[in-house]
Amino acid sequence: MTDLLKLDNQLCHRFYTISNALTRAYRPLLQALDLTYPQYLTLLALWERDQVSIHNLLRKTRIDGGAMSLMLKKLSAKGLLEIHRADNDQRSRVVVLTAAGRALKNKAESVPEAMLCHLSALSATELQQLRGLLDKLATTLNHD
Amino acid sequence: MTDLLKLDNQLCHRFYTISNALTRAYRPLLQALDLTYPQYLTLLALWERDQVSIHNLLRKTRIDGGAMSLMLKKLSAKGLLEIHRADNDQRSRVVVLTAAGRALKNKAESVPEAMLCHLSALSATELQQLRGLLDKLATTLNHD
DNA sequence: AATATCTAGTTTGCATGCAAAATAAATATA
DNA sequence: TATATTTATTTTGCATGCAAACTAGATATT
Repeated sequence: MTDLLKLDNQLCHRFYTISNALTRAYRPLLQALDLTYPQYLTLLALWERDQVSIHNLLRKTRIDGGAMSLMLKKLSAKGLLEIHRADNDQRSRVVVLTAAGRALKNKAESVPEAMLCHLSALSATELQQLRGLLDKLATTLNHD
Repeated sequence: MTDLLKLDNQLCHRFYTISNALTRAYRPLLQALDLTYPQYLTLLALWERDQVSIHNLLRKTRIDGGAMSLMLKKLSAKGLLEIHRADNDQRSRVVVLTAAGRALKNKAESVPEAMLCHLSALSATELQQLRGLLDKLATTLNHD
């Protein structure tokens, strides 16, 4: 039988390695926007749909709640967004982009393209295929 | 054209999500061994080949150097390994498992199996396919 | 041989990820 | 209605990941 404890046989180690490498690859690109990767994820979500509750932002981005809490304060301090109480539910808070936050989207347009070069090892078909497999895996995994 | 800034279109976000979910899934399993995931990775490498330099351990596991430095001290303090100077190169240090460190391998045998259930969304063929795509991606990405 | 350069590890500061505890507000239940 | 439970968010403590600065030993260059 194959040795399940062999590091090179571990699928999870590949995810660990690749995920870290991707975040590392983002860094220089996002530095131009003065954003970290999780901050970028949060803005992606907000550019797509503004005025979202923190709860929904967490569901969408899958960022850690504690980290998100601090991060939103920083983004707010930088003037990219504001945090308001929800009208209907006093526990819930709604995140709203400022004009500066919305404007940053333009500078971000180039980021996904620039990242594509790091994925050039795979053809368009393979990327498609990979995406399908990842999504399938995620459904089971993200159920927690 | 597809919106490249849409979160759901981001391959990198999938890696971020899945990688975190996998590490989270490991936690309860590794708790029985009193190990974190990076510590587990390090031991996997050592169970496979003992008496490795820290440098090679870093290359093999792709763990952060700073984190590894602290981690090895902890594992050493727990009596799982020892850190010696290399004979030929006084800068280099060699990591050697203790009897306790080697013995822990037995308890770890069940971990990979237990993790498989989290991957049950994919068939054996699909897992094979996924592994191929990840390896292909890693070659470009890990060149740094 | 003396100086410059490279290499292996460590340390430091900052930003998470994660779990658990703590708050506060909304719901459900008795 | 009073109490228990659930839900949204924050706070806290610990372990990394990452980059940059630092130390010490090994190599290369002049």
